[in-house]
Amino acid sequence: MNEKYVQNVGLFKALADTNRLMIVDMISCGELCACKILEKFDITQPTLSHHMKILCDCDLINVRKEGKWMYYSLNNEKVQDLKDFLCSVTTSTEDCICKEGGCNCGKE
Amino acid sequence: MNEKYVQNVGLFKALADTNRLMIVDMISCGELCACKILEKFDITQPTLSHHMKILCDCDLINVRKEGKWMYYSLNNEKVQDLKDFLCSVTTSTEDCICKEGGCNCGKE
DNA sequence: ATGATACATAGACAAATATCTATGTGAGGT
DNA sequence: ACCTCACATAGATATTTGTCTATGTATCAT
Repeated sequence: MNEKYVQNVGLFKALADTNRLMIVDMISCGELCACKILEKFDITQPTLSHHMKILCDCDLINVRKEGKWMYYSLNNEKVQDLKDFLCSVTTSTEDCICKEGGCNCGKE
Repeated sequence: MNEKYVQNVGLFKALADTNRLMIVDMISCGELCACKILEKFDITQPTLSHHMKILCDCDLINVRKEGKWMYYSLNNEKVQDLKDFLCSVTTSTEDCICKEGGCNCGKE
């Protein structure tokens, strides 16, 4: 029943870091290779690689290999999924867990 | 320059936990007191208190004290702020950091 | 073949986080 | 006054996370 939370929490975890937020913001303007992203940060290359893996693993960004370079771009479908999920979590819904198990979902 | 990321990352951190996602979902249906929320989880009362503090500290939820009870509700203005920020981060913008410092923001 | 470049992986480590038990606090009821 | 209930705070601990250095792996140029 709480599968949807487990499935989507990874997206929030991915964005719960200042560096990764900045990376997503940069990529949202267009495809970028890792070395171009790295120029903007005071982190080492392995650290950036680690952040990119987190963003890729939750499918928030796409990767494309071209020669020596890895090009990253935003996965807009996944972004929309995240927005939809955020809306569902922040608006009153019929299938909310607060309706389960005889809870009256309010003051008694 | 990266202040907006630092300011807003707390909201994503707050939602980067399955239990807190569920709590927000429950509260989005209406105001709830802590004991009603606790019924739905397999965590101890201090753990719930810890989660509620995180959600309050980033201003995502409101608190109201009534007698012995603490009533929590969603701060819809902050939710909208989060949605707006998410949109700004995931769409191409003129003031994006990728435009700074002579970066051509693309392949060369 | 050799070397350089772009990136990933492995392992270490410090900091942050989620959880617990124990205890404190404040409000009501008797 | 005393007890109970609802919640917060303190401190301990195990896990997760962000970062680093060191090293591996492709790909390209010479």
